[in-house]
Amino acid sequence: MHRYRSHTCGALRASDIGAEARLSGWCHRIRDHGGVLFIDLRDHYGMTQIVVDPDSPAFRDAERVRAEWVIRVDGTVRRRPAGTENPNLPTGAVEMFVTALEVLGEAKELPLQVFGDTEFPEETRLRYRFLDLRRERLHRNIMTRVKVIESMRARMRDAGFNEFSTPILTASSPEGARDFLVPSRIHAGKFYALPQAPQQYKQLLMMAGFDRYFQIAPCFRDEDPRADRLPGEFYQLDVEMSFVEQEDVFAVMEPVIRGVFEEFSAGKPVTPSPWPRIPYAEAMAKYGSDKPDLRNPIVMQDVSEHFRGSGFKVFARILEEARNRVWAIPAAGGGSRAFCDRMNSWAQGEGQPGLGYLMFKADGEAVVGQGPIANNIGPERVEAIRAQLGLRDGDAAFFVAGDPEKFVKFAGLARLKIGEELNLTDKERFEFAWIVDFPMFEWNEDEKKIDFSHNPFSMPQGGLEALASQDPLTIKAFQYDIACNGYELASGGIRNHRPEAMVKAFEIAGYGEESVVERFGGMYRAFQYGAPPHGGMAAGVDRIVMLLCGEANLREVALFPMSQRAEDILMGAPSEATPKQLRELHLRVNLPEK
RNA sequence: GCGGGCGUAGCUCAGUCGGUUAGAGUGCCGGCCUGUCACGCCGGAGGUCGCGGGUUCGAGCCCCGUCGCCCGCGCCA
Repeated sequence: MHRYRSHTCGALRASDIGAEARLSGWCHRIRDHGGVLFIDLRDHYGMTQIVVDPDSPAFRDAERVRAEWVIRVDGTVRRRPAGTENPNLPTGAVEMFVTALEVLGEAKELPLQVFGDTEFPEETRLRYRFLDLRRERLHRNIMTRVKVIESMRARMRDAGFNEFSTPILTASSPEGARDFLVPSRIHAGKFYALPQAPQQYKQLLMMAGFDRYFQIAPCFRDEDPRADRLPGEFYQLDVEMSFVEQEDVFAVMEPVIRGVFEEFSAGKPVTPSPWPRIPYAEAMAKYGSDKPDLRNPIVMQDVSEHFRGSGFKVFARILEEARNRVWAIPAAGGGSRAFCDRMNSWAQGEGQPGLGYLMFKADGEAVVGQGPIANNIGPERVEAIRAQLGLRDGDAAFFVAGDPEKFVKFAGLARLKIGEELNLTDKERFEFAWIVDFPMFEWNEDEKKIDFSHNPFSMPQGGLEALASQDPLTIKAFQYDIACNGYELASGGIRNHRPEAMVKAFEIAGYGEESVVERFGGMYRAFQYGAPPHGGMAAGVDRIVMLLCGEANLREVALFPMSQRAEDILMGAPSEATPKQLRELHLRVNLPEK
């Protein structure tokens, strides 16, 4: 017989009754009745109830064991007495009567219980991550992650893609997030950087003629985390392909992402293909976000004209400024004083002056407006707004006014809040859309200059000609995202493979050709020697798994995540370097004064 | 960097208006218990109330500072 086990703890069934078996695992739960003693023995595969009584030679040993000890037991598989079967366990028809028990690993008193679903503080969970990972929920999440990644790989391979590994030690890139730097021993004073993404490498693979690349790629960014942004490192399903236009990328990636979600969504509906294509400008106008949560049915509308020159002086005055607007957030079922007041004080809590509103009530045949704004603008304008928004008795509309660029973020937040509060948002589904036509450039108010708004390597729509002739701030890029339930799940673009266009684009953003050569020398050189048109995208693996596991925090789907302050509490990273290490790296530590 | 929340037994938490010896559940230890599966019953141990300072006759509670964890903002092409 095998030294440790003949079966796993999830294997035994009624068909094994009478067999001699050997199991190894953790003592999940122990119930000592004095005369008879039950241990739920757990491993990765499941749980089996083992029984010891005073007739067993193992009885004395069994009385010693405690929660989370690792033991090996030998015994006979037998049918549980009638009425004591456990239908909640796959092994619940049987139990093992133990004749020998060996302790393989004792456990101290636990800082974190494996059994049950008590909540534990994040710090304890991270310090004892190996215990937390034994717990059912995290263990299950991690296995879902493993399977999701397997499924992604299989789907990409089936679509004709090859997985390549790209370097982890690479050059610092000037654009984008802060890099993690690795000092060079051989080159005094010089540094490698960990890749924020394999962006340049995957484009180089296209120039190298490999055509269809993908990778479950580790990415490193030294930025502060959020619940949906892991500190330090995360994974992307990174994809690039040659001789393609935007639609070709969509045609490949939509089935992959949709397929993964359908496979792991546990029955929650997934947007069927084709997914909606929403231009960036439309997403901002309707949803106040470039990653709209489309489970929320609220669509905002511009109602500026109804307030222009009206008796509601606050808005009328705002609208005298040409770029200013008034947007309406329709709120079906929100037409109660209590709700509108609550939203108003919520808005104030968000640092806003307030949130104007109209309530609609039936008055005989007609539906009339109520509230301070209704009194100020008069029944005709109220009716025009009601008709435009299609609202009815018992509904409300909220208004945000000012420069859309400044209020759009708050408007989007208010839309989400209203949808949430009024229960309009159906949580039990995955709503996808492609967000397309991102602007190529944006105005940087602080530095009074034009910046790239997303990826500087994206192809501007209209190409070199548009760059040469058009107002840069009106140029769109072949740049797109996948939005799902309010998260940005993927981002990509058709790349700018024309060196002239690339130089021109950088020139608009204030960088000369020398600086392109200096910053992106390798890629710029590659563009000179026959660059194929190409494009691709990258999907956030961690976020996808988080959504599929129904979690609201990425740490619930990562094996050994770092804390908010980017520390690995379990391993003790980061840590100080020894003087010898520093010497070899030609470094001297210069700590900030305290 | 900024704002908010939290910090009391191994763990989850309660702790009144500032007042005597800081409690409960769970876990742990001991005893009893032959069909439990969140087993049950009895008993016991276990506390730098995050840390430092202050106010007060008296501080877990009030004030100031500080540290840690989390959430958000900035940041993240």
